[in-house]
Amino acid sequence: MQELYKELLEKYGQQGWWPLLGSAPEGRYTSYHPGNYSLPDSDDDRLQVSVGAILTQNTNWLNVEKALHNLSEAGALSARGLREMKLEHLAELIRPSGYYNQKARKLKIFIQFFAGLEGRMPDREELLSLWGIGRETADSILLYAYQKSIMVIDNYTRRVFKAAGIKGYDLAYDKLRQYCEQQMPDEYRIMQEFHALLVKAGKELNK
DNA sequence: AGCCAGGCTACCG
DNA sequence: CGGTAGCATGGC
Repeated sequence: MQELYKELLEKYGQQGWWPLLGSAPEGRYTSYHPGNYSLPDSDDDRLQVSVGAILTQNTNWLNVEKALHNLSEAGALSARGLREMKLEHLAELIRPSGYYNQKARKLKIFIQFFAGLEGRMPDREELLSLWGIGRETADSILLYAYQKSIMVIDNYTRRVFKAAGIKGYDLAYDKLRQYCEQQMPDEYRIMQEFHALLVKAGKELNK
């Protein structure tokens, strides 16, 4: 598995996940920051990553960018702004990301939880207890918003593992996650890069 | 012009 | 436990 990581890194280079709003290169709302593992470095940016993780559930990132942009313009990408936004208005803003009624509800539930954290890192079980936060979303939040070394398993992960001949690609989520964490160094920078590379590679693989 | 996207919940057997 | 319908938009 470390071999696969090295190959992907050589082939594609550092990915600079998780994308954040701001100083967008041509035509995009979010930008990447390859080689900079110190982000996010503010509470609002941790919130932004978490919101993005919820919005991207089974959804193309380009659609998520539009929704994030709308939220930002409406001042709803801060804990306070998001909390004060009416549910119906929120749903309208995130419409481009699809499943907007469900996701608006998920964001409302999440923001209440987030405010209660007062800056500390949530634990996995807390996240999983929230309606709308499943395993992949919880792990994405922990890995990319809080720099916790944990493997995120998604469809691309399984797809690339399968193509690379890595046994266990079809294990249950937590089994595969633990297997990966056991194979890889316990280092959030590598976990972030590996997952981002798997997505990159997975996109070039036909289903 | 379909097919698909950085899933989750509810419910079934 | 594993399997599946429903949720919804926009890009390609």
